[in-house]
Amino acid sequence: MTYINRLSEHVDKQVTLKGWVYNYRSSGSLVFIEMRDGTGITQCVVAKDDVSESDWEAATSLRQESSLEITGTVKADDRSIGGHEIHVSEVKVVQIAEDYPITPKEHGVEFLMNNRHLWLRSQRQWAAMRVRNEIIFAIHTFFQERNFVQMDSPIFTSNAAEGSTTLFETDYFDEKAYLAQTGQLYGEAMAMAHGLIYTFGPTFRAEKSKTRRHLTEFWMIEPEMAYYDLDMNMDLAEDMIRFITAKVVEKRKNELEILERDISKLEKVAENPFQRITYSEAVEQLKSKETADMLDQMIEDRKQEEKDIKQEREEIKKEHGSAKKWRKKQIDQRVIEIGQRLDQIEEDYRNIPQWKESAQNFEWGNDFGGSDETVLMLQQEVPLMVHRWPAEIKAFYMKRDPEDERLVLGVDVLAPEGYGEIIGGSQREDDLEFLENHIEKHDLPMDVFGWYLDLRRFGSVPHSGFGLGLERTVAWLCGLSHVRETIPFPRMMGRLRP
RNA sequence: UCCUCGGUAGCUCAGGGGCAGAGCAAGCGACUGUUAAUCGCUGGGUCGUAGGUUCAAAUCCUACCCGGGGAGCCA
Repeated sequence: MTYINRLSEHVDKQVTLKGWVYNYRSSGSLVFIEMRDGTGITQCVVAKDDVSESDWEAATSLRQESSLEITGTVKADDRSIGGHEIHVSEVKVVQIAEDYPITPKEHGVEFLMNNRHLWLRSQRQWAAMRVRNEIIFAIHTFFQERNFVQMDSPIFTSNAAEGSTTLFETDYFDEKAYLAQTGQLYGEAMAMAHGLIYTFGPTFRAEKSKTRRHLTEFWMIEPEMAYYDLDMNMDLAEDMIRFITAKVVEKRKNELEILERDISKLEKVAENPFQRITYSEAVEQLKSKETADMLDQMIEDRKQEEKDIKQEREEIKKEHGSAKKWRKKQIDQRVIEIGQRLDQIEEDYRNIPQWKESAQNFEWGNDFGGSDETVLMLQQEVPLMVHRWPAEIKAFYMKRDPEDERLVLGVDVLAPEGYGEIIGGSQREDDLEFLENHIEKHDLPMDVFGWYLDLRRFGSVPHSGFGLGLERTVAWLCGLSHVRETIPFPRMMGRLRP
């Protein structure tokens, strides 16, 4: 058996492929089978004269997603996807598929999500899962090469780590238990045993969020490092993101092309240092005249674009009456695209003034909203690291900035192109008394943090760590508009099946 | 929880008081180079659910259910 991604090693030789029918066309005494086998897609050509009568019957009985084995000769052919095609000599049907619901046509999100178990076979989904795998492998490679030890934190926990988010509650032998929203506190304990560790596992948030950036179950990577301060933490986060970006570009070009990802944007990330600004500098930037002018300019740009595409639409509509059938289809498609873009522009007209207002009136001490993040990232081509945040809006375990009591040594990493926060991290508070006071101040139950405070009783050291959201990273690197396409079976509000 | 848009054939959608429609998919047929193939024919409907207004409701009104996008929260 040969795999499709190895066909170039078998040109002009006979091979046997095992897989599924991705698409099917017939033309009298020719049958064209686009066959997929998990490694790729290739076109198989069955000519009536080249196969036995029973094989010809088998070939003409095929339907989308039928499973089959094909034997034939590999020919280099530029007309065919992948640059090769198979001239078939034998066709063996494994199973004739029933009516396959996902046709090579457009479908709505709800329908595709209901058929997620089948949707995973489609090209773009296939490519995204391969990139996800590459990212996972790159993360392990990055940490393992630096002598980090991978460790698993518990999924059942007795408390909310930060107290703020809503958690999934379960019954744990008549005791309340919660699905972990982070493994961080446990990671700190393990770092005190091994120095450098990282966790890689699922986390759960019961927030009723319905946005393109949220799942109720998602995978998080949380390194924790003894004797690391905030700067070392930021260096590590930056090195890691640039490393995985470089690996994905190097090893998954084909998949990125299927996803129509602009690879040059990823190359910039891999090659350039990230900008680091403090929270206070970010606030100044938001309130600046430059930002206001930039947003005004955006409105002007939208107006011009609106004029241009409306004119284009008028022109192609005129052409429609006398156009050939294929051109009519093309025009219909373009008209739909223009309509969607105009809707987006309408939304921008409503949003941009609000963004401007939010940015101009931003008050030091507040957390950034979604629009503030968007505005901050408008002119960024690589991730932006925002550090030294007001203590009020951050978790109790973050270490105070010795140079400014109002601040904690936390850092958020924002991805470009509107993907938002992909990393949140900090240097951790290592003083026992300070932590005890803050647990009290945050109204958190002291008894469940007893073991955590022990870490400050027995050889407390400066240490730092961060959490990377895997799905947001996959969405960003793949250029996907929604995290639901970055994980095989997304769990989100109202979605438990399949 | 709130704001906003939507639910019509298997799928994507049009129809917005007066006969339930199109394209694709499915079935049958034609075609020796197709690329979402093309061409001809055929079958296919609880117009999200319940109630109301009307001579007449997919269309108007009310409530509810489901979904998309967003706010809050965050990775």
